[in-house]
Amino acid sequence: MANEKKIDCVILGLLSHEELTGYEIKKRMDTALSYFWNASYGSIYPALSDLVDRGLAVRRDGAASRRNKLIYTITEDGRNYLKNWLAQPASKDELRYETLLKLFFGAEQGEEQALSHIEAFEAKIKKELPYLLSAEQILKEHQNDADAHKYYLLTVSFGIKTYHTYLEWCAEAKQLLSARRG
Amino acid sequence: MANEKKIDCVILGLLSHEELTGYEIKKRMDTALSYFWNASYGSIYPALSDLVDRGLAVRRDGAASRRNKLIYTITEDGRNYLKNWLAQPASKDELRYETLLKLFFGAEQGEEQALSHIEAFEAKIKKELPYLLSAEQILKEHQNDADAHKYYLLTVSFGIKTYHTYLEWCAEAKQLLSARRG
DNA sequence: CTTACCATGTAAGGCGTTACATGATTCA
DNA sequence: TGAATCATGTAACGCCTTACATGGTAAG
Repeated sequence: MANEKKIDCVILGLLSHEELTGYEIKKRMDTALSYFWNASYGSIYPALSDLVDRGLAVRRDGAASRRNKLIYTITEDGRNYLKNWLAQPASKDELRYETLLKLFFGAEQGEEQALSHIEAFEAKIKKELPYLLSAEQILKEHQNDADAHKYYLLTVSFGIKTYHTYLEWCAEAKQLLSARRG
Repeated sequence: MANEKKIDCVILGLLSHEELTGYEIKKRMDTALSYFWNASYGSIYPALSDLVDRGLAVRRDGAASRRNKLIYTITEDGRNYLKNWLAQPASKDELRYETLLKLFFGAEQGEEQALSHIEAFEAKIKKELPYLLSAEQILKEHQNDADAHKYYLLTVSFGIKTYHTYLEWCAEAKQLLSARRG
């Protein structure tokens, strides 16, 4: 009761908006959720079967074509399960940045390498930021279409704000390291 | 060769500064590294034995007392292994915030609950921030004592900057949700 | 004398990824 | 006709946490 598996909750959360296939669930994760949550097919498909076994979702055949397509819908029990999980306080917010780890041990490697870790990090952020910005744009335009958009926007804003801060930090860090050289 | 286990690298990184016991390694993680990296005894102790088996660290008995105390020192092979890992680009920076996940599905729960998730997150950040600030203070005072301090300071600054941004976001998010009420 | 901290370790199990395996459909 | 994308699933394995199990030492 107390220890809901996160993967179940994420899937039910997505199904609470719309019925989806496993493939579509993966796509949602790779776009809307990827900033703060990820999952692979190897965890999604088994979780879906499990949700059906437990009566939290139902599976039906999307047999419009010969193509093998299974559509999942949340049940009332599923909705209750989700609501119960949402009512509990968030248990774990964790950040695991290998970049910071390598930087922490920078004395062992020297400034050149430390700089290149920062630059790689900066490049990655600069590459991802436009996706968040365009999501924000779209969400702001369709702000009143659905209540869910408001919450989606909140998480996107979180990402944009922190990414901007990351870039500021990169600039400062590079300066601090470069200043000591030569 | 390519896939170094992170736990090994973190331990070797800590041992590259000073010789330590498993218990002390855990303490370092819980303080200096906890913002971006964590590990439990259940992974630290087996990893230490493994490092010794592979000749990357040596264990000796800190037999000053009857107390059971094992001190680990990095070897030259260990240093090379660490350097090799540090030379490779960081492979994964990941953020997994359950708070954002619950917020994303906020439409299912309503504004009251969404607000309380934000408030809990805000409280947690406000509680942790002073530790980072005091670490920054100490590091700035001892800036020239050791080269390693500079890199430690860099990671602490990262934490402080992002935490400030989180708090800004909390204020905005609360406003956005509260404004719609009543 | 008891609480808190120092100190080490194991066993079971959870959670997840990667790689593999298969095949349909669509579009250029 | 070949590439990209849609679509589902399994098996092996990696990595880690939690809970357990044990005991020493210091300070009030």
